[in-house]
Parts: sequence; structure tokens; C-alpha cells
Amino acid sequence: METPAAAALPKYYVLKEQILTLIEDAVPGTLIPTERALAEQYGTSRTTVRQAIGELVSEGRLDRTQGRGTFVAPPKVTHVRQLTSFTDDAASQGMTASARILDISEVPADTVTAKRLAVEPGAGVHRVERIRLVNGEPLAHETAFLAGELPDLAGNVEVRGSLYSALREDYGIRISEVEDTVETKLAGPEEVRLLDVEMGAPMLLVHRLGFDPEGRPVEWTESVFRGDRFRFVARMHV
Amino acid sequence: METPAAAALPKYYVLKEQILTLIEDAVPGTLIPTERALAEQYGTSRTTVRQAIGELVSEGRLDRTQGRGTFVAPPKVTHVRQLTSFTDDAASQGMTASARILDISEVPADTVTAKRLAVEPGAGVHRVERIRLVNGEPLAHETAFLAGELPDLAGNVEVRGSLYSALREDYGIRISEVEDTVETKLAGPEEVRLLDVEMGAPMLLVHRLGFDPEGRPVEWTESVFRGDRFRFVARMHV
DNA sequence: CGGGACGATTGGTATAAACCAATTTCTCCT
DNA sequence: AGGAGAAATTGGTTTATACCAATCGTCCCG
Repeated sequence: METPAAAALPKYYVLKEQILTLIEDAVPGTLIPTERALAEQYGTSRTTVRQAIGELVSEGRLDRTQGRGTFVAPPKVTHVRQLTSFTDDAASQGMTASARILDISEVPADTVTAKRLAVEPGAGVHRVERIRLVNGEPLAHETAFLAGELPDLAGNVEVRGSLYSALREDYGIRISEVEDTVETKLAGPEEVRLLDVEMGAPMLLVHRLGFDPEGRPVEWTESVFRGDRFRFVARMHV
Repeated sequence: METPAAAALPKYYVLKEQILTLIEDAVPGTLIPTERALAEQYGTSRTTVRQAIGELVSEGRLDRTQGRGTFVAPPKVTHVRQLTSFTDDAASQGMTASARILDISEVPADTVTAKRLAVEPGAGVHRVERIRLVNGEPLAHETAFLAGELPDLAGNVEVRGSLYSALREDYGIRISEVEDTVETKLAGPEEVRLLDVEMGAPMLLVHRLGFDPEGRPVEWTESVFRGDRFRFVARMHV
């Protein structure tokens, strides 16, 4: 006595949709029932509840913290490339953007970086590693590599408060064309530590290669954005 | 007797890295040991092995099929927006691109579509739903909505073999500017059915709004790309 | 020789049960 | 009151087990 083509859906997925209807009208920050309570309430095991909640966390609909509970998550941040700055984007959405500098130093170029920046492997390049924050919450981990002579880069970035401002004002470097690649990636220990996400959460891995007006590559940046908090926008002429 | 700050990493993550070293030099299509064999070999449970393999599948490093086994996956496809066509991209990487049309029809605009295309809700818009394939494998599910009078759209798309060709050649519609948004999404039953991915696999959700030279929105498209097979590239002037 | 039935193998879903780790709450002592 | 410490609560990880479902190979029969 089987249902012809009705069921087929895994139990955890049905539960996921039920939880979605529970939270779709809730304000961000609302606490939802515990995993043990949901398991009993829906007549299933905690394992199944965790599988359902896990996907909702990955999708950015729920946040959870060990010892505290599981909460309704805030909506995604949208970032419009090139038309506005990161800071302006956030401001237009009623949020405040900032950055925390982890490291500014000069290092020998590895093979990948050397190829991108068209320098010799092992040549000195500048490295700028930052955490980008919105409303005080970490949103992205960004590591930029820059070719050329940039004396006292750390000091100038400090003063200007922005890498691009320093490049333009202090060194006369203008980036006139960029090539971005976007792909998915799962969070590893580094992202867990720096961005406060869960192991295995989906991330947006963005690589940017920036060229000066003469077409020379001057900037090579790898960024890892939280997939549950971020939306990437590009507007361009065809 | 605890190790001070050494361990800390979950066992499934350590196992994941070990499996990675096993497959990093293997040719795509190579069969790896069964879950039960790996569990015994590494002295762990099948649950833990599945958690490790699951992330590698999500990252596009492994493919698995019930009843067959788990295999090393092929590398990602890269798509450069606007500079070249989808077909040319694939060709330049030694692959062949194609599309399967699921539906071409005229439907009343829902509220979201109406807003994007600047028409009245319920007004008739054209709907084109396709599956994009590379090397015969489904890569993306794409649904486009178009405003305006487009008599016999289905027939013309059939003849031209491309939606954009038909718009340009048969209706004189040119898209001169586009706005793309990219975010992550997890695969649901529809993606599982149409794109041959696993439930919960990370996807790239892309929305495109296309404008004509007068700045009027003429195309609104939602695309879901396989995150394990696809890389999105945008090149633009600043 | 073809084909269908069956069984073995492999991944997919679900349960129950521990125990660990972070956080909050309670309690009791000063 | 205030604070330290214990207890309870909640999510995080792992194991063991069972059964379902898709695939593939084998064997036997017509």
C-alpha cells in the first residue's frame, strides 16, 4: 500500500519547510524552540531536526550558538561592485561598514600571485589582509597583493582609512578595469575563526584582478564572503 | 591528559583533508573506496565518513551515486559574462554547450516580475525556461521573463537556437546594460530533479536585469547554477 | 542466446544514545 | 548586595544500528 508519487521527499526536508513557515514572519533575533523540543514536537529524532536546521543556517535564515539557542537571522547585505564603495553600500542599507587590518607587510610572491601580477616568483609584493565588518559583524576575509614600490603602505592605509584611497592619493595608482570571479566554497577552520560561521557553511569565494589604465595588473585579491549574509551585485555595459 | 591546543579540529574535518590528499592527483572519474571501507580503514564511523565526503561533494571535488560509488569529480567550468557567449566559453575550455527548452509561454506577471520589468502586475509577459548543459551535463536552470510584444517567440528561438539572437534579429531588441546579483542557495527538490545534484548542495543563485539603450528593463532572469561545477566571471571598467 | 529474477553491493535516510563544550541560570557563601 | 561556583540548558560531535533505494553482476530458464 504505497502512495504513488506523493511522498518521495525526505523527512528532514519537509521539516525544514515547516520551520520556514514558522519563522517567515518573525523578527530577526527571535528564539526558536530547542532541537530536542522540535524533535519531540514533530515526532522525529534530533538528528533529523539538526539536518533541517543546518540547511536553514547555511541559507542564512537562522543563526545558532552552542549554549544559547537558535535564532531568526537578519537579511543579507547587498554589495554593488564599482558603482559605490563598500562603505556607501552598507550606509544605503542603514548599516555601518568598517575593516580590521590583520596584516600589512611585504612578502615574496608565490607562483600564483607572481603569475597574476606579472612579476618574477619570489619578487617582493605588498600584502594587505583585512576583515570587513558590517554593523560590527565580520562579513568577509580579504587578502590583497600589490605589485610595485609602495613605501610606508601600512602608515598610509592607516591615515586614509582605505586601501584604494591610499593607492590613489599617495602613490598615484588608479585601477581602471577589474576582473572578478565568483564561486562557492565551504567554510573551513580559518573562516570559522575569523568570520564566526559554522564549519561547512557555504561561502562566496571572490578573486579580483585589477588593472591600471595601461592594462598592467596591479592588484590581486582573494576574498571570502559569508554566503548567508552577502549578495554580490555587478552592473555593466554590454 | 589532554593535548593543549593541538587537536581542536573535528574528526570529520581531519578525515576530509586526508581524503583530499588521496584524490588530489587522481584523474577525474577515479573510484574511491566505499564509505564502509573508509570507516574501517580510518577507525571511525560511517556517519563521520559521510560528513567528510559530503563536504567534498559540495565543493565539487567528488561525485557520488547511490548504488555505484563515489568518484573524483572534473574541474569547474568558468563563464565570462558579456564578453563572450556561453557557448564560446565552453568551447574555449574544450567543452560543448547546449540548452534544453522546458517551456516558452506567455504568463501573467507576478508582483516581483512586474516590478522588475516595470509593467502592471498581471500583465502578459513572456516566459522562457531552459536547462543549460555543458558536455551533455546539466549546469544551470534558467527562467527568463521578457516584456513587450514578441509574436511567435517560441518559433524564433527554435530557429535561431538562442534567445538573445532571436531578440536581436527578429524583434530588434538590444540589451545594452545588465545588472547581475550573485548569492548562494542550497539545492532543493527542483534542483535535484533538473540538475542532478544532491539535496542541500550549494548553488549560485544569479538574477539578471537587462536594460535596452533607453534604460528600460526588458529582461528579468533567474538562474540557478551548480556551485560545484561553475565559476562566474565579470570583467568591467571602473 | 536473450532476458528476467534474484542477490550482493553501495550510497541515502533515520533512529537512539552518549558524551563534549559553550552559555545561562541558580544557589549559596561572604 | 556581590561574586564565585555548581547545576542545568543548549547546541556540537561521534558511534552503532537498521532499513531503504539504486545499481550491477550472476545465474537460471525459456
